[in-house]
Amino acid sequence: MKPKLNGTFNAQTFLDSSGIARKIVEYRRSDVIFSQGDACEHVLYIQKGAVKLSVLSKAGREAVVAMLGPGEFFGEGCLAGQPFRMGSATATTDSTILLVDKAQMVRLLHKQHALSDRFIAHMLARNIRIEEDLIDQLFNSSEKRLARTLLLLARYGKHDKPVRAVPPISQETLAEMIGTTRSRVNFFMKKFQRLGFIDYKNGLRVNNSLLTVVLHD
Amino acid sequence: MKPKLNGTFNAQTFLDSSGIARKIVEYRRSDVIFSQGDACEHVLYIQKGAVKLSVLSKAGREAVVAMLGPGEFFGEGCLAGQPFRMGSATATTDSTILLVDKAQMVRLLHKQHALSDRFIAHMLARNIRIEEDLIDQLFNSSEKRLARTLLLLARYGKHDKPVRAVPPISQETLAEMIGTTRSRVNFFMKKFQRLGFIDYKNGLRVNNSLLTVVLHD
DNA sequence: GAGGCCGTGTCTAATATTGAACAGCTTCGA
DNA sequence: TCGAAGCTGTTCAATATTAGACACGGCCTC
Repeated sequence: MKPKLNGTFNAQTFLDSSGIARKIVEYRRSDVIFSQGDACEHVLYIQKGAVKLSVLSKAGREAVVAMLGPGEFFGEGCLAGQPFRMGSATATTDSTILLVDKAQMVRLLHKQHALSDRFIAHMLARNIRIEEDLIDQLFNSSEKRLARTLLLLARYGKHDKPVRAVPPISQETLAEMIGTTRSRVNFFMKKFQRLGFIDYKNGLRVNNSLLTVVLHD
Repeated sequence: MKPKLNGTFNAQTFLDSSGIARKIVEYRRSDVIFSQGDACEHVLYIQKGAVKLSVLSKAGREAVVAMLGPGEFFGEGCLAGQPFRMGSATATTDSTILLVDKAQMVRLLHKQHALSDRFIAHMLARNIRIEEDLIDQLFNSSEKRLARTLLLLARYGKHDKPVRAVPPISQETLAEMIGTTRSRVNFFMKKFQRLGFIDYKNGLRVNNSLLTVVLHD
């Protein structure tokens, strides 16, 4: 059997086969899963739903670090020895979350090849994504960052329809994702609207032509 | 024996014990190790020296994504299926770099617990660092980002001397690390100098008091 | 149907940041 | 020893961005 670092994987697999202590918790939309400053005791896994990871600055501003979906881990920081949560996790839709005890997780990662392969794949993917976000911040104006974020939200590249529907998201949240102010987001949303790149009367739709904003030198 | 995800680890260990195909290469200061766009064929490991990871924008601007030291992996993107290098790696001092063939690395990660534990620890650490960089970008002004970067360069927290010497680094490179222009960096460097937070006549020294810039408000 | 809450549209005066120029200094190699 | 290259100091006008304010409309609950 050839080892693989990516490919499909069912969380149930490693859990059922190992008699591991596990907890499955259901959350409703906008429930807080953990808060910045909480003790780090579990690694979490999204079975169903969607989760927003955010951080609060000393000044009280919020920044959104990631939006995650089914099959993704979060809260892995504790494996690296972080005693407290560095940010908060919130369910953005009704979600089913799996909690794995930290020490348990370390043992499993050491013993279960399937799990450690899968976990490494997850870390690699997350790394690449965060690095892209960082590069985006380093290079691009808030206008391009907004365009890129909208395209990603519309799962650019996953379908080939030219126009994609985006799950509801406020301008405030968009501002927190790209690190700017709501007035700036509003300014560009209107501009994109005017140019026909997006349409956000009755739900947000993103047109492929928005790509020109990101790509244009 | 208890599994560990962090702690010391010698790259030689897993290499010698596995008859793996390996290549050890010496680089001189400012040699290019790989370039953006190259084929992704190896995972690299720093035995000795220091490496800068950078990315070139379409507009020709450069951004520095990370500065790495001994014991760190880089170029792991290929494990996640990236066919080409997304950025470039440059030796910033004379360095000894270990090249491990990609397929070989996948096999090893699957079979060698010591290596996969170590690799996961590396990915967790890198993830945390990049996430912190991203949060820094989202929250802070370039003044605070510069202050934080200088403190990190001076290995803040590793020693307890109040004043630390920093390896030589140009204002240009600093600008590329925090995503701003050289004139901005120069402006703040002078300000920090004037306020006694740093001293960069004859090599750069960073005073702990620079922390006040990061922490204030 | 009266509030309250939430999200959007709009505006403005401060600020922060860019981009580009030019001069002086040091280092380094031929 | 000369010149080139690289780094820093300095300036400035043009832009981009912020941080607040206020109005408006929809939606929900009581």
